[in-house]
This record gives sequence, C-alpha cells and structure tokens, in this order.
Amino acid sequence: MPGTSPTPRARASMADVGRLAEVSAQTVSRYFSGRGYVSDATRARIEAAVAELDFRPNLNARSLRSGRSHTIGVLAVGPINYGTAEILSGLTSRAQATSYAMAIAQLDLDMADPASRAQIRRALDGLLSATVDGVVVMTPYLGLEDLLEGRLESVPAVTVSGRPRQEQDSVTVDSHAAGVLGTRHLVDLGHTRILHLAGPTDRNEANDREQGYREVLAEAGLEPLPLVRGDWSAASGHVAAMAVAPGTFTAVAAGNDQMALGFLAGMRERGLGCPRDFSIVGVDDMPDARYFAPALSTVEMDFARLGRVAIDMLRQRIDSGEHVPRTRLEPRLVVRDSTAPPG
Amino acid sequence: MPGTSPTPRARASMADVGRLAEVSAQTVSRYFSGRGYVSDATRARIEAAVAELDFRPNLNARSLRSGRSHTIGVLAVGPINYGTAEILSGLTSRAQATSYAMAIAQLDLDMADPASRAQIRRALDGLLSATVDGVVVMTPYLGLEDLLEGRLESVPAVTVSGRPRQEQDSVTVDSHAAGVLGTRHLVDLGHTRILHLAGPTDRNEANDREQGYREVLAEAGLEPLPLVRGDWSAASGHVAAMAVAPGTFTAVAAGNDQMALGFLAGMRERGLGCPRDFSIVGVDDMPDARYFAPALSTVEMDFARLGRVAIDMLRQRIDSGEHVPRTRLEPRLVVRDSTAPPG
DNA sequence: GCAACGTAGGTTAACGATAACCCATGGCGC
DNA sequence: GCGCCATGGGTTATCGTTAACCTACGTTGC
Repeated sequence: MPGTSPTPRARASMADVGRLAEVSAQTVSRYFSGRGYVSDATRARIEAAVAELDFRPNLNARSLRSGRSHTIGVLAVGPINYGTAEILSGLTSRAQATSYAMAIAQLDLDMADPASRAQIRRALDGLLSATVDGVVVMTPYLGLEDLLEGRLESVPAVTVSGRPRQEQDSVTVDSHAAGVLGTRHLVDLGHTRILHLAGPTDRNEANDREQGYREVLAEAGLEPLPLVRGDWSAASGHVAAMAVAPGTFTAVAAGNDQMALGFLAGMRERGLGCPRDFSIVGVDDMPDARYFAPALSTVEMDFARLGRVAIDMLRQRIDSGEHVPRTRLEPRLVVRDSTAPPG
Repeated sequence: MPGTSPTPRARASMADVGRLAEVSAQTVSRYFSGRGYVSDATRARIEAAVAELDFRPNLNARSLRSGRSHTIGVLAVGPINYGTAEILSGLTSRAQATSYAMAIAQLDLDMADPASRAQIRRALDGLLSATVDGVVVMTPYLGLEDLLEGRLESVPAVTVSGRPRQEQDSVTVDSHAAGVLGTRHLVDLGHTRILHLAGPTDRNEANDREQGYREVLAEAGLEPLPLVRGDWSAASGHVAAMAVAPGTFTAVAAGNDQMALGFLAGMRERGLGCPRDFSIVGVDDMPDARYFAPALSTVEMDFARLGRVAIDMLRQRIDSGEHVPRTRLEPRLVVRDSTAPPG
C-alpha cells in the first residue's frame, strides 16, 4: 500500500484534523471540550479524522491558553520508604481516577546539608514553572515551614504528614494517636518498664509518636525510660537491640515496624525471645508485619488512603478557591503475637 | 509599606521582566537560555527584575514553541511494591540530577479485566499529550507488547524489566541469572529436592526466575518438584507453606524475599525451622531481609541503579536519536543464615 | 409576525516563549 | 580603507489551543 503515511511526520494539530473533517479548528476544540454544539454528523467526521491522523491534543498549548493544566505536582522530600510508597500509590491512583496528570519531584537528601534547602526550593520552582494546578507537599522534616511558606501562596497546596500545628490544607494519619495506641496497649497488658524506640529527631512523625508514648506513661504514672533512637530502618532497630541493657525493660514501643523487625532480630541474637522475654509493638502495619517472628502487634496507618484524601482535598481547594480544613485519619491497633503480659 | 504588590497578580512573563529591565523579551529569553550575547550590565538588570517580579519561566509556552519539554514520562503498570519503589527512586533521583522533570502515570489494575488494556492506552496517551521528550515504560506483565508497540514509535522509549526478547531500548536486572544464582547456591550446598516458590504466571520476571531454576536443576541432573505459585506477597508465601507437604523437599528457591518471609512464618507455625529442617533463598535483598528469622540468603537486585540507568539510556536515546542497546544488570548472591547443607 | 432562544459553526486574537532574521557598533588584519 | 567577525540586542512570526465574539438558521411562544 503506497501512500500510507511513510513517516508519521510531525504531530497533527486540531487545524489538521479540522482540514480533514472539513470544519474549523475551533469545532474540533469544541468536540474535545464538550463546550458548545457539534452535530452528530460533524462529530463522526472529526472522530474519523482523529483516528486517521492519530491526533492527540497538545496539553502544553491547552494549558498555555486556558491557564489550567489539569496537572498536580508532588514534592516529596526524603527516601521512598514503605509509607511514602503507599502514599504515592494513593496519590497516583486517585489522580488517575479523576484524570489529573501528575508531575513528581522527589529528592532524597541530607537535611544537615544547607544546600538541601536550595535544592528543595529549586524542585518546587520546577513544579511551579510547569504550571501545575496545585501541589501536594510531602515533607516529613521539621523546619521546612519557612522554606515553603513564602513559596506556596501562589498555588493551591496540600501538605501531607506535615507539621502538627498547620490547621489548614493538611492531611495526616495521626501519629500522636499511633504512639498513644501502641503504648497504651503495652500499659494495659501490665507493662511498667516501657522503652521507646524512636525515629529521627528531625521528623515530625517521630516526635508525635514519642509525644504519644510520653503522655500515656504520664497518665499511667509511669516513668519513661531513656529514649533509644533509630532512623526508621531495620538496621537501626538492630543496633538499638545490641545497645540496650536487658532487664531494664519489659516492653518496647517502636516508632515503626521496620525498626521493630531489626530489634527483634538483635534480641534474638542475644538469646532473648519475644513475647517471652519482652513485648514489642510497631507502627505502620506494613503487609509483612504479620509474618515477622513473632507476628507483630502494631498500629495500622492507612497511608494509601492518606494519599487519596490528599488529592480529594487538593481538588476541592483548587475548585473552590478556599482553604480546606485539616484532616486527620485515625490509626488502628492491631494485636498479634509480639505482645503479652510481662513476666 | 504601601505599594508593595498588594496581590501578587498574575504570573509575570518575560515581557514583564523585559519592561522592568528595559530590554526586550527576547533578551530575557537569551539570558535564561544562555544562547546569544547579554552584557553584564543587562544581565544584572534582568536578575533584579526577575527577583522583583518573582518570575518563573512558563514551561508550557517554552515547550510549545521549542518542541522540547525536558520532561520524561513514566508509565508504571502494577502496584508500587519494593522493587517498583526502588526503581522509581532511581528514576526520580537521576532525572532530578539531570534537571529533567518527571510526569508519572501509575496504574494498579487487574490484568484479567480486558478494560485494563484500554486504561493503559489512555494513560500512555496522556503522557504523550503532555509532550514528554521520552517515556520510561515499566510493565512487568506479559502480553503488553502489542499494546505498546504501535504506540511507542512516535516517542523515544526505554522499557524497564520488560520482556526478555526485546534487544533494544531496554534495561533489566537479569532475573534469569537471579534464578540461577539462588538455585545453584542450594545445589552447591548439596540439596537435591528443591522447591520453587514462583511469582505470578503473567509476570516476566517470575518466568525468568523459574527458567533459571529449571536450568540449574537440569544441569545438575535433578528433577524439579511441582511448582508452587504465589503473587509476590508474604501472604502468598504463607499460604504456600501451609500447602506443601513437608518431607518432600529440603530447600526452597523463592521468587522474592517477601514470599520467603511468609513461607518462613508458615513453616514456623507448622513447627519446622530454618535452616534446620529446610533451606530457603530469596530474590531482591530488600533491606529488611537481613533481619528476617533467620537472616535470609538471597540474590541482590540493584533496582535503584536500574532506574538510574534507565534515565541515562533514555537521555542517550533522545539526544542521539538512535536506539540504544539492551542493558542487563547482574544480580549478586548474598549468603546469610537461611541456607545450609541438607540433613 | 416577530422576538427570543437553541443549535451549529466560523473568525480573530491571545496565552508566553523562542527561532529566524535583522541591525548596530567596535576591533582587527591586511 | 575595507571586509569580517565578535558582541549586544531588537522585530516578527509562530508553536497549538481556546476565549470571546459573531453569523445564520430553525423553532416556539404569544
């Protein structure tokens, strides 16, 4: 078949489609936008032309002219660990379902390095240059408020897992409540010497969970033990297990499941079994936690839902132009085999 | 201070910057692109105007005019599990480092549903409409070749973890080699009755790993045992452990670490210990694997590097206009405590 | 009988940036 | 003295789409 588009040439435009369908480009635009009247006969001709030319509308031109891009930007600071991956999953699925496109800037950087702040700023500028309709900001780190504050006024934004005091345009799975639930479970079982294996100091969620732990102990009239700190990783939980003095505690409230996993491994190496010699409770309820040895009692955090809610809130923020109230998702205690009464 | 921009108004354009700096918009464009001559004095005036107006170039307009968007699209089919998250991490970090923007379409759908194919097509169309300079396609599923083939000619594309027979524009961590390494390790230890806990039938990587397993057994003159199949999840590994007949095998080559975790848990429930009663080797070497009970012998897959290489290849493909040869990253055996000689 | 409205579609201009082209000036080689 | 190139910068047209406005015809209500 000679003559069948040897090289597909450049992309077809609405004008090309219009020429083939014998209408104006504007009518093609109307066909795609649904605004305005297009007769069935014209509609059919346009559809044929679109198929023939393999036409796809140019979103750059559309955004430029209309001022809206139907794109949501995501700024993620920090590594893609279990929680982040779940949130991302929720974000993309909800965005896809509401036919929003997603532009993502993820940067995993050393927050101690002062250059990091400049990098975050650049990444955000990049998203804004792409004229996103709104931004989802995932910055679990403390002290980034001022960095973002001046920047985020020009575009609708929703903060995920952000600082606790932000009362608008933010959504989080309540980490304070998670700390409370886990620790209270240990107290209810009768434990009195409860250790907290905390996450990194500069992470909001780590501090919230620690705060929950402290409050429950205070309520129960118990003395908190010296804090042991990790970095969310199983490796750091393992290090912690090697460092603690056995006999000084009967239970551990871990900042997340992975540190609990490492801690369990470390104690096992030292000949100490769970829940015989100590109890431990995690936070996250990652799918693997049920299959740890022993099955881990933990606090479920629905991060995927967090992501979906973030998109919903952002869309509402974009459509209404008004700020949306803070949303706080409630975690849930999941009791398995790693917790038992002391002794 | 009256007069200090009451409402930031609309975004400033290069024409606005030019007006303030008393040059033409074209000179402002030259300043940003670095093409053409701009004197130091003019440069300084432009910089001042940019700062004053909080100007950010409009990438939509730039892409529309120049035909290049400096954006890479990522199409990810399937859930964001450990491997996907790592790849994503590699992709974003490399893209960020080379100042490419990233548009992502991830969809986790039921491949049995025929509507899924239409959804994938729509997602890809969405990326192409956004005029990305190139696409990274992550489709671990079999049978998507035809779907993508007609679509991916109009734009540079690199396939990640794709079908084994694609000899160009593709990068993968060799899953066949992973199957070989894990199984050979078990054979070398003296095991003769080796079970394969495979991943889902419709996943390329699952089949490659199974193939590696089969080849090693054939080489060693051993008979493969009936296949047990999971879905990559720890839960499915647990189910498998409950289903197998103990005594029929002395070692397990698991398709990934998470299924190995579930399998270990299931066997533990049945009173069978590792490596006393059986050996098991995984694939992935996720950071947690070292802290399983026992520490898991596994095959390391550097998925983050895979992501970085994918970006490098795609950039080369975009810049040169020529296809790039397939890249295959080599996995590495990591021996820990879950494997020992039989008996 | 005609105003008002629904239907169907065309024309023009503009979104913000850059490609292509043009015009100056000054210095240098020969 | 003249051609040529480096430097510094302006003008114009255009990328593909849509907002705003306009035309024209047919129906309906009163």
